[in-house]
Parts: sequence; structure tokens; C-alpha cells
Amino acid sequence: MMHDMAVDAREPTATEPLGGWLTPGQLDSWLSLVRVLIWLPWSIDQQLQRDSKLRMVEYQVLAMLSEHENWTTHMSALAEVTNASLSRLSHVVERLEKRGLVRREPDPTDGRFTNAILTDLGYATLAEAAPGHVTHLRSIVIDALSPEQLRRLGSASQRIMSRIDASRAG
Amino acid sequence: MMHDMAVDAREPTATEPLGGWLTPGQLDSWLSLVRVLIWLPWSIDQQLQRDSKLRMVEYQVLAMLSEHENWTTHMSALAEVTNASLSRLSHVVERLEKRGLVRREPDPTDGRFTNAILTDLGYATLAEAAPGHVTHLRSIVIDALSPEQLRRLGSASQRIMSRIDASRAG
DNA sequence: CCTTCAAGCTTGAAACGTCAAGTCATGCTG
DNA sequence: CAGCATGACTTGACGTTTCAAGCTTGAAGG
Repeated sequence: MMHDMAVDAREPTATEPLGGWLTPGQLDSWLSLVRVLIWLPWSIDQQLQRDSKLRMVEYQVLAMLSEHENWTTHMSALAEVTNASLSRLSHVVERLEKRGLVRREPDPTDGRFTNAILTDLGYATLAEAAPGHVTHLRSIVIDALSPEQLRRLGSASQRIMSRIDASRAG
Repeated sequence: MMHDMAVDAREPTATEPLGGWLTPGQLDSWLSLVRVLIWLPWSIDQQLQRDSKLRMVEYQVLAMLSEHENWTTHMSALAEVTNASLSRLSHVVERLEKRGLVRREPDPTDGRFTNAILTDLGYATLAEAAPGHVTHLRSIVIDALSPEQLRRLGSASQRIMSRIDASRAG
């Protein structure tokens, strides 16, 4: 779906997919990719919520914080990586804060920035969630492909991302 | 993020990514894929909403209907393909119905099913949206890759999907 | 200093999605 | 064929995201 529906047919009964814009091979590849775009995040979310009561965004926030000096990052940096709007991130972090996994304070060196800071509890939560997450990842993605296939998937992803980045900048 | 955070460090200052669970290469490929999972749907949504006032789910619903006999499909079939819960789909179709793009009626052959049916207006809307969507798709995905790369991306996606399908069934 | 401005959030209302019941048609069982 | 079970939704309440202001901090110009 989402590409190959007939655009010339006028009768409900006579409607047949045309696929006039993409070759069958292109269409096929695209359809497979769409399925992954839809179902892979879903699958990851399922596992995280079931085993760790975390959403993917929340996990991303905690993980990202854990990788920074002093477990501290500007809100805006978090927003960029997770593709959450600032406003969404603000709400997400507010909820994490209520759960005691993160706290916020103004950046001492520039009061316009707000720092999100991972708490010990947040770190512990992340540390508990991580192994299950990686295991799941392995079983769904990593082990489904040969090393070479995985490498190629990565580089195709990079090429796509550079197009997206370009279209965002332009 | 989401995999390689240190799990042994206890001091906020000493925290360094370990990457102990995935090789650097695997991690790299995975990170690239995650970025696509996050940003590609976003990019598609942007274009559709800007040019056609449609969300991706809505486009999917219209497109899927257009490919069926009599522009008609059971709600549950739509739900499966779009990975919307039945309930979400019900709300989505309700909104499409209010906009006159779709209508609903009980399946005459089995009253438990509800048929969603594309209206002429819905078809026209889809036909208007499709070219822009395909153009965008081409510029972001198809043209970013060689035919061979695209083919490989498709088959990698299939392999991943079969794992996900298996984990859903089991 | 004193505006004016932009950046970086925060907030609240509205739109959207999820979850837990509830409804209704059909199948199955005794 | 009565009664229970099941499947396919629908509904409404609740939680989340988005959208459009609004607030606050610091920078720049006069």
C-alpha cells in the first residue's frame, strides 16, 4: 500500500493496483521496509514495557544521559537525538522526574539551558533494563542477518539518513 | 544510545560506554538503523501532512482500501496491516468518516464484521496525495541507494520481519 | 543600563492513542 | 433451541503528544 493504487480507474469495481511509479522490485523493497518501520519499533517497545516498564523514548533518554559526563545533558540535546519535540521531551522528562529517574536544574553556566540529570535510581533502572533490551535486539535484528548483511543495512541506513538530514536543512 | 551504556560504573564521573554486548560494528549498524526508524516515518509524515493534510495511517487506510475489490475491507484487515489496534483504527476511521473520505457498514454476509468503504471523495484525495508521496519517497529512499542496495535493504527487512512475526506468533 | 531580541524551555488546551469494558452477531454444546 | 462462548468491533475514560502561547535568561545595540 501507500504507493501503487490506481489513479486512473473511476469505477470502484475496476480498481487495480497499477504500480506505475515504482518498478515492482522497488515497490517490493519499499513495502518490506515499511513493515519494518512499523513493526520493529513496536516490537522493541513491547519488550521494554513488558520487562522494564519503560517506553522507547524513556529508555533513550536514560541511555543517552548515562553516556554523558556527570550523567547530564541539555534538554535540547536530548530532544534532537530522540526526535521528540522540546515540548514532548519536557513532558517525558517531567514524568521521569516524578518517578525519580531523572532530575532537572538550570545549567549553572547559562540559565537558559535546562540540564536533565540521571539519578542513581535512573541509572539502576537503566542497568536493569539494558540486558533484556540487547538480548531482544539480538534475536530480532542482529542474529537475523549475516555480519555482511548487517553492515550493508547500516550503510544503507546512513545513506537514507543523509538524504533526510539534507531535506531538513534545506 | 540504548545499548552501550556502562553498566559497571558506579561513579557519575567515570561513566564510559562499554559496548560490551555488541561489537562496535554491530552497534554502529544498529545505531544507523535506529535513526532511520525514528526519522524516516517522521519525514514521510511531514510531507503527507504538509501537502495533503493526511497522516501516514490515514494514507495507509485509504491506499489499502483503494486496492481492494469494491474499495471495501474489513476493519480488522486494515488494523493488521497498519499495526493500529482495532480501537485506534476505529477512531481513525471515525475521523475519516467525518471528513467524508470513508464510510462504514456492517458486512452483509456476516454482521460481526464492519466494512470500511472508500468514498469517491476519499479516492480523489488519495489520488491527489499519491504523486507527491511517491516523489518524496523516491528522493529520500529509492534514489539514495543503488538498485542492488535497495534490493538488499528489502531482503534484510524481510529477514527481520520474519523474526518479528515468529516472536508474535510464539 | 535599558530596550529589544532570540534561544531554550514550560505550560495548558486540544487532538490523538491506549486500555478496559461493553455490545452485538454468530457458533457451538448439550 | 436455550445458553454460553467467541470474535469483531465500539465506546468512554484516561494518558500522551502536539500545537500555540508564554516565561525567563542572556546577548546586542544604543
